[in-house]
Amino acid sequence: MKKPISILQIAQAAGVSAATVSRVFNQPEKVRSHTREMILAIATQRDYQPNSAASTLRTQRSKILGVMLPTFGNPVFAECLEGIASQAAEQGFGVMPVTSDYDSERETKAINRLLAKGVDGMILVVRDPTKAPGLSQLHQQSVPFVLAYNQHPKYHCVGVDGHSEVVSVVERLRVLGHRKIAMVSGQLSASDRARQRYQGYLSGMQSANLKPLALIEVDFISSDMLALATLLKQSTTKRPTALICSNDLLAFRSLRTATQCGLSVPESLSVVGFDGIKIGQELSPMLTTVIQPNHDIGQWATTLLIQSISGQARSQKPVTHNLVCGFRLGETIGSPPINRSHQK
Amino acid sequence: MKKPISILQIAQAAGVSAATVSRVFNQPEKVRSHTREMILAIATQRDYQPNSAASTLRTQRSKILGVMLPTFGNPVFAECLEGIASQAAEQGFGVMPVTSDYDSERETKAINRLLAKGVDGMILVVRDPTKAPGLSQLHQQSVPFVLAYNQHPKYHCVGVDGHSEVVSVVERLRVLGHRKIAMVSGQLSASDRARQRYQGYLSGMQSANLKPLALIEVDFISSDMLALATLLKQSTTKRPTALICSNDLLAFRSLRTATQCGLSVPESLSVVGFDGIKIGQELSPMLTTVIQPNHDIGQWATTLLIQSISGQARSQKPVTHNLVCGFRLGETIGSPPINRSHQK
DNA sequence: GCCCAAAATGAAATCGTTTTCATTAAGAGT
DNA sequence: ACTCTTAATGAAAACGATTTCATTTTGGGC
Repeated sequence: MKKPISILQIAQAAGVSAATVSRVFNQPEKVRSHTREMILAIATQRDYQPNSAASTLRTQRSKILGVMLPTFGNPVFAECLEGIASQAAEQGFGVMPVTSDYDSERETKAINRLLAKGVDGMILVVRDPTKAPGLSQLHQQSVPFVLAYNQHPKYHCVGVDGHSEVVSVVERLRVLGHRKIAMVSGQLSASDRARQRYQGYLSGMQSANLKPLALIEVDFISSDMLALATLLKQSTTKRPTALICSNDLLAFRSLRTATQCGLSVPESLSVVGFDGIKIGQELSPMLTTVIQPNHDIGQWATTLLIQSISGQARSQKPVTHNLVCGFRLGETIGSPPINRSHQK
Repeated sequence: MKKPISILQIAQAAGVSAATVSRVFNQPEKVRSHTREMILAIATQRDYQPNSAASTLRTQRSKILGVMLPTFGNPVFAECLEGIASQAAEQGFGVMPVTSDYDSERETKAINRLLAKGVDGMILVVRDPTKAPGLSQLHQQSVPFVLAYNQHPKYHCVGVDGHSEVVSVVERLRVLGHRKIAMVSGQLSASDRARQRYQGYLSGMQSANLKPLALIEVDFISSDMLALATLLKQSTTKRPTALICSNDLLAFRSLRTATQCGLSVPESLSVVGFDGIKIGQELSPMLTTVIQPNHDIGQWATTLLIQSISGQARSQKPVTHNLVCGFRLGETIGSPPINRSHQK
């Protein structure tokens, strides 16, 4: 690692003081255009880069945003991170991401690691914003942060309204003729998003005048789809004709389970996902799903965070930003099968 | 952002000098256990965190690794990033990732952004290591870096031997009875990985005494699978009975194209992917594919990089580390269909 | 109790910027 | 040409740790 050039050398070469060189980069309007261009020329010629550590030390701003996500493996978060990174770069910030793997303890540690690295603020996706001890700690130390995909009245949030999105999915299915619509979800205790979507299912069923079926809760980490399989093996009259899955990964697993149970999709069973991960549209049948604007969520969260850092936030009050979802009318939903026993 | 405590306050509170406090954190063996514990107690009690900017400025080490990937959206790189991040965290490093979107120009810019942020070294996945101008620049400035998934004799590399992996895929297909095996790839010019895999295909076909078929090159960005579709619509005698896809995403698209052409997999057509992304095993049919150890690639690259940074590298000579791949015997390959015209 | 080598500690310089405050230069008005 | 206001510049003090070198302590051996 060769030692780079310092501001003094530039100053010397230009016959000015370090202060002036500094101003050229930070408040260019404060230095006469003539000298400015000359300094700039010298700086580019010797490709001078201001030392970020020194700058950080002096200004107490690292221009680095911490990001904590459950995992990069889920395309939802990967896309979100891409939105964050691009928006951050746009504004001269770097991004330092860490993963929590959906584990509360690791969340706390991860937050501390970010803090130790001196980030200016952070974007977080937590397991449960009401329980995460890290959040109130951040709040007390008045470290700016924004929650993504989470909901909490006291903190800045960017996400989607999972509740109403699921309500309209129920409505779509009802219009197709479905009556027995079930929901498949990971453990509700594991995420407030899952709870929100489930609530949406309940409301949706209620306002459609349908009786909600028991939640099919599967262990998200292991691929245990047993509960679903046994349900699907029941007779046509008893099993649901449509499944709303709390996320796309579950939807894929449900599709596979259905196939293994000998049910064809969408003829015998309709399946809807939630997330809209890209790969879903490359498959056959193409997954029908609610498309979350992950990239935009990342961008918004970043913008909000940077505002919050630079104190430009109009209000000190927490802002909640719910972006609208899209809908991919794939190939996994259709009219419910005609009930043979009923037909007889 | 409340102002955190400094080393002096700790020193003062403990009745020692700043130097001693510093030593407690950096060379604990150099301070008497009695004072050390007392200082440690005070430090934890007031939860003191050494200011990283100051430390970086003094030591000229940021303990941050830059990472440049084509995109986070491809699970291959997302998994790799996870490996990098976990290994880095393990050793007290942070990670700063950026994406290049497979664009040479953006690669150069991204590298410069990382440099400006003062990373200690970087892990890179580039489009073409022989052409990337950024690499020689890094080399000249003697910034430590490691290439991942790329191959280059003069630089540190961590990846897989795509060539021999594809050779054995060909062999597997041959054993199943396939003779007409084709390769589907993105533009060869776009990545040395694709070229390596294609070379593997050619060698594999040659040593299996089979005539290689023309490469089916599709535009990776747009979903244009037209070339493949026309090919598959030909008569059984003319079309290939097996496809080796240069990556899993292409394999998914190929599967869909096959379905749309009315071919069932694996009865009428076998398909093999390359990458082993997780979602492939959740689908029906489960994708048969070569599994790259993405997580390990990330970990190795990180370890190598950190060694290189701390000058512990035994040799200055570039190291190339090819990890072995796994194989997922999914549900997309089988014996080739019996040629009806031949049967007659 | 005393001496001495070794271990523990401290004082002060340093890393490279930014920024305040004082100073000097530049224009504008008469 | 001469103020006077305003703009441009510079000198020097932070920012908070690390590290060298000098200094003080410690403790073992006699």
